[in-house]
Amino acid sequence: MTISEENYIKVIYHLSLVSPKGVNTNAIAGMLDTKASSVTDMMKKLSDKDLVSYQKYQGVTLTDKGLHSAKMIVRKHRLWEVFLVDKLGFSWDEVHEIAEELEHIKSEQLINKLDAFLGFPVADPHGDPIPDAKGVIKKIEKQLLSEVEINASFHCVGVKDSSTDFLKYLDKQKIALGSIVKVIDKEDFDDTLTVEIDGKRLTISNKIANNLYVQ
Amino acid sequence: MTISEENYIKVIYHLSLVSPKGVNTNAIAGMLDTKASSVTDMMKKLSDKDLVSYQKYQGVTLTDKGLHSAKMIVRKHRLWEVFLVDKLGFSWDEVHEIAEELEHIKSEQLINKLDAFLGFPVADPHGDPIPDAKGVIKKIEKQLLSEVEINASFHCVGVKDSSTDFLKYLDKQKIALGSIVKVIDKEDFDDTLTVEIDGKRLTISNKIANNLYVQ
DNA sequence: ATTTATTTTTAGACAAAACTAAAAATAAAA
DNA sequence: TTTTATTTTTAGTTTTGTCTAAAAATAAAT
Repeated sequence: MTISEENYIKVIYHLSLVSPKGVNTNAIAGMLDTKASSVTDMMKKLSDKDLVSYQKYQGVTLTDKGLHSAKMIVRKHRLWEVFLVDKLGFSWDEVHEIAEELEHIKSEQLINKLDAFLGFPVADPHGDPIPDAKGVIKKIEKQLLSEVEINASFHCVGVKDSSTDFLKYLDKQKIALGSIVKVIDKEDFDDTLTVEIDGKRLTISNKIANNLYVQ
Repeated sequence: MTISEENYIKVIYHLSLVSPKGVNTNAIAGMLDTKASSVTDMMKKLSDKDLVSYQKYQGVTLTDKGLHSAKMIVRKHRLWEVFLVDKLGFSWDEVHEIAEELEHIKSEQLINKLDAFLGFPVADPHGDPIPDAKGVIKKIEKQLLSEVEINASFHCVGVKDSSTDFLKYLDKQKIALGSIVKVIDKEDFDDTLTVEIDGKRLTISNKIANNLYVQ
């Protein structure tokens, strides 16, 4: 599998989670910053390799083989992110790009040894689950902070949006995975929340609350 | 710089150490397992990018820019090898191939953080020196075991040949970097050595002694 | 149920990095 | 110093992954 093929498989995997009936050409092109015609070409190749099932104009889905490949790529990406943050001291907004490269390193032995070295983590620095060596993904129970009842306490377990801007905002507000969040009040008009995070009172917009997972 | 370009630069660097006046096309082709014509094509490209100085039929040398790039690739390769052995528990005969991939990961910040994480090692698992962030290579004093006086003690600091076969032989004989080697006797006829390694008496062919560095 | 708009696919072209086969330059040998 | 052998380069293809522009299929709107 080439790097390009792996990138397509990965993108189809992520899009499948939202549209499991079939991923359309334009969506893939958008994610990969390429043209629809290039996607069509690649779908033929991936179909020949039995990684996707594809019929003209009908969108694509991953085959079992494709799904497994996708999970292994995601596994590598997320394990490398853990390594970068936990061992090398990168911050969580810096690791995605580097992991995009590292995820294409081939050795299976490498990734399993890395997994062990990191202590078999179940989630990456953004709270996303890490598939195990067999591709099994342990589901992480979580709710959006925007959908949680008032006056209860949770801890922060992940982010939905992992853009640099959002992560830097969280850093600025000293919100990290593991932080204790208590919802004090919710404004009816615009759903702005008043919360207490690690003891500190804070006002949070609905957009923020809608991108923060708690448990 | 593409992966292919980096591989050419690296090979030219290694060949330059042996033939500093200019590296010939066929030698490069041999190392990269490609054809001379492909090498010629690439030399033009690298020359346009001011990474090598190249004139038809006269061989190539690295420019300052090319030399620096080469050292950075070697730096990455060797630091990743240290990581694989020291942190992930690979044996020294398993790491070359994986490091061949890892050496092409782009981030400079990554490699400097990795360097710090590993404690700024000066040599890789085979005893080869690791260029620092500026490209400076600390020369490691060493002699071949085959060229050393009798009845003196040394410690093993590196291998000249790092092929799997040789490394596995060393493992079998329990010879590792750091082992204490004392030359007891040398056979005049075929230069076979009788040595004591970490206290154990051993007979070693000239070929072996000729690929083991001591200090 | 047509027409219009959007999406997707085809067809043909291009750049990168490789190849083969033939030509040219250099080196070695007679 | 010619001749022969070797090395290197050129010229022309191939493959991979991309592109543009045009055609075809599907979806949306009148």
